[in-house]
Amino acid sequence: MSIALAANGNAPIARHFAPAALSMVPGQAPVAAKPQDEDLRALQQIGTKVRFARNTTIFNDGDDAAYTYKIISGAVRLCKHTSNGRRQIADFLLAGDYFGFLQVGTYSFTAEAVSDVVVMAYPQRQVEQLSNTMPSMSRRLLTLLSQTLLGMQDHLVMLGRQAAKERVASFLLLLAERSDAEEGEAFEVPMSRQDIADYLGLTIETVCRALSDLKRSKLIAIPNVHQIAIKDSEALEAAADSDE
Amino acid sequence: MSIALAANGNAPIARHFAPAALSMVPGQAPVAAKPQDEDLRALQQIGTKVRFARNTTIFNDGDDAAYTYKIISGAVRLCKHTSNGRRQIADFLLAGDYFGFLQVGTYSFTAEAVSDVVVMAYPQRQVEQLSNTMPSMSRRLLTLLSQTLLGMQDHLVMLGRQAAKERVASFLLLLAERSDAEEGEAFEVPMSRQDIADYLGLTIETVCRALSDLKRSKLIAIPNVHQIAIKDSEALEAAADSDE
DNA sequence: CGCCGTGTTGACCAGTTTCAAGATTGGTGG
DNA sequence: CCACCAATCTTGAAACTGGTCAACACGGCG
Repeated sequence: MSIALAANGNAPIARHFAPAALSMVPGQAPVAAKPQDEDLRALQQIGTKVRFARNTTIFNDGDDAAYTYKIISGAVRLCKHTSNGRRQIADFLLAGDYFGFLQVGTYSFTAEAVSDVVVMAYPQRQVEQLSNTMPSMSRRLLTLLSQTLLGMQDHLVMLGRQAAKERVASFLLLLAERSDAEEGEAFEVPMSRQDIADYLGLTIETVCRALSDLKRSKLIAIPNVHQIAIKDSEALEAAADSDE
Repeated sequence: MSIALAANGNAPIARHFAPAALSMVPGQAPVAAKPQDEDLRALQQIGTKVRFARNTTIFNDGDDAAYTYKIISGAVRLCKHTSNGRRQIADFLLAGDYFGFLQVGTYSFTAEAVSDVVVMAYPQRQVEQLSNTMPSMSRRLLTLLSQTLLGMQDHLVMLGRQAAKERVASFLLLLAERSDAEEGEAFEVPMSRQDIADYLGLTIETVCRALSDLKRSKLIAIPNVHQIAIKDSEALEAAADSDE
């Protein structure tokens, strides 16, 4: 099990919110069960399907890390709650994403259902077992973790060095890429404005205003609160990273 | 090699800037070469000592990830540089810290010497080799990576949800803990004000003002630019996380 | 139909940045 | 050893971004 480098054996994985899809990359040839997928099928065996209602807690920061999860449908947020009641969302996970893996002892963040959610829960003990016996599995976990790191670094830059409008624009681009929606095609925005604000380190009002601005300048369309379409990705990318 | 959970075999490691010390925890019994240290001695074998002058680049974002590094002396910063010339420092590393490990293919950030630095460079290939044959090594790497994740989450909260003065106070507490300086005892601050600003997502002036404020209210003393002493850690902790 | 949670907009205010001017520090050469 | 220079740090004042407070709109749902 390659711990370090090694030219990322598998197909390049698009950068999502942190934990990249461990599952097969969507849009890939649908030939079932390639050799390197045996680990995924093994995982499949040990999982249990569980559902969580919107806004319920899946696990808490500090809980004993008993399971690794994979999202079947719905969306999840990973939050840090501070002593004085502030909240920072570290990541949003969508269908196909894994979370709670590789936690040493206890979870270091709270996981909550953004919408009604169906997940597979894999007992940590058995995931560990698998990774011990299957090089492909441990390699996958490492790659996954690396992707998480990459995503968090980008998130840091967003929070540390981008203006409000830039953050919102970047966020929309991430979501759009993630939903592989075409330019002009609306994609789902399952999280509330408050969730977005807490992900971007802003207030809900600032998020609203930024969205209104982008709409007013015809870069996006907002058919309804939980759906957005990018009308001019060129210009939106510029807005996400304005040179001045 | 336990990939996931497993009650963190070793002594609890204080939370530093991200990559926690992989080396022996300072303050632990100095009995040489315990069984679980064989991996460290193995690492020792394959390393080369290298020095970098202040403000020189150790490796660049996007470079082929050829080495894992351990700092012998000095300090290092890990930076993301954005297209429009902004800079965000993701982490500071001090003596004993490792960096550049577990990078998949290429480095995802730039590493620069904050001060004159001496590092051990371990060829990635051989680290991988070691982790393949030594369970204790791969466990160590995983723990290290987990600590990095924890540190980044705290960093996210700082950037997303703390006011300028709180960030500076938190930063000083991190540094102080890291240097295990007693209350009132001055510790080294090897990085420039600009570096601190880029770590905290602030401007250099704001960092200066926050420091001046803290000094004026007698929470800290600043014997000189690269040394600070905490005079009232109680109050400083309050300032780092004010309830209002 | 009216209520409640959520989203949007406006007016005002506070915290941070920006711009600009000194103050310190460290290094170099006389 | 001292004077000078450059780099870094500190402080002040003004401008601006984003936050706060408050009112209103919208969209389910009982």
